[in-house]
Amino acid sequence: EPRLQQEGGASLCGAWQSYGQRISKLDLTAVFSVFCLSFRKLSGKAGIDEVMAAAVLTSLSTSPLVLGNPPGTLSPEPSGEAWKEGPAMSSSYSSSSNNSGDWSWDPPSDRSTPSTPSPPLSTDTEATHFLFGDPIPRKRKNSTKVMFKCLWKSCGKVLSSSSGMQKHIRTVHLGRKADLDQSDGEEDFYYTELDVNVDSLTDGLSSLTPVSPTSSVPPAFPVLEVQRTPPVLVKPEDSVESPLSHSAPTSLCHSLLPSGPVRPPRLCQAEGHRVRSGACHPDLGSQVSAKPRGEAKKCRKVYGMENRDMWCTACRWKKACQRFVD
DNA sequence: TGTGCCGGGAG
DNA sequence: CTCCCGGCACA
Repeated sequence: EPRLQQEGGASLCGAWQSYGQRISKLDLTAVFSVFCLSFRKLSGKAGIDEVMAAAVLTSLSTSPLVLGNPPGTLSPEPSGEAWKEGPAMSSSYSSSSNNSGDWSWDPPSDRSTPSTPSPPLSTDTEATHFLFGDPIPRKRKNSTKVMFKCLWKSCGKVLSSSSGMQKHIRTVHLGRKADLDQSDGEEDFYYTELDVNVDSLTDGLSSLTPVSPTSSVPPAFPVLEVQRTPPVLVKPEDSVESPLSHSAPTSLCHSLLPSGPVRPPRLCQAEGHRVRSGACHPDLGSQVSAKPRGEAKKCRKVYGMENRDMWCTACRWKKACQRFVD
């Protein structure tokens, strides 16, 4: 049903935007909002586009945070390779590599220069609108009203507009002047979007509603609260946070193309991870005794395959070399 | 893609 | 035991 999907799309837009509104110009949520727009166009048509949209939806909905169970009604099948690695990814997922180059979008290398919108987004006016202030000016189909709830610890203020919420956060929590120009582009606005009508709660997609505020959205909060940072901008990844919290939704683990093929967001393993350093798992201290495998040349390399009889027996048996120990 | 070697199997 | 190899981690 196209209509259902469209609503699902809207709901997903909301879901993603609520992942802690990090208003940074290159933020992924912003990118996603662009995607939402194109998705809406897509889902307006019939046939393959709908299937595409369904697949896309499914991909998005299986984002690590959002959900426990992907909606079974939307089959991921058409996009084929997107979920090839589905079952396996739960046990071992090396987060650092993109296995098929074409879709990874450039990491925000120029976060420090927020003055100009980045090229891929520059044409979409609505996207820029989102970037600089109002996350959801778009009209919603049904009768749900959108409210914005502040996620700062022990605040929970609910306002009806995102700009109001941003102002609230800026003044109350960040200690800024209300009328000051906000455009240093690196503020962290943690608030969530609430759909105040139960309308959409009944359909399955409601399970996609983001995560309870306390669980994951503002990972760096306690820190911010404690060290009482002055108006200096503190990005979550800059602060001293627990390693696990690094798998937070807005960290570098997701990526989406604004207009290209949509892949499932990259996952960060929160559990069952292998002990390997990766983008999402800094290093769990020093309890991991990762043996780096010393760089000494062993029999095989020294004598070569052709002189195998010169190898030490261990090397011949493919065991740890005894002649050239580390 | 090559190297080092663990785990396990055959005899 | 000795001898060998599949397969994985890593560079």
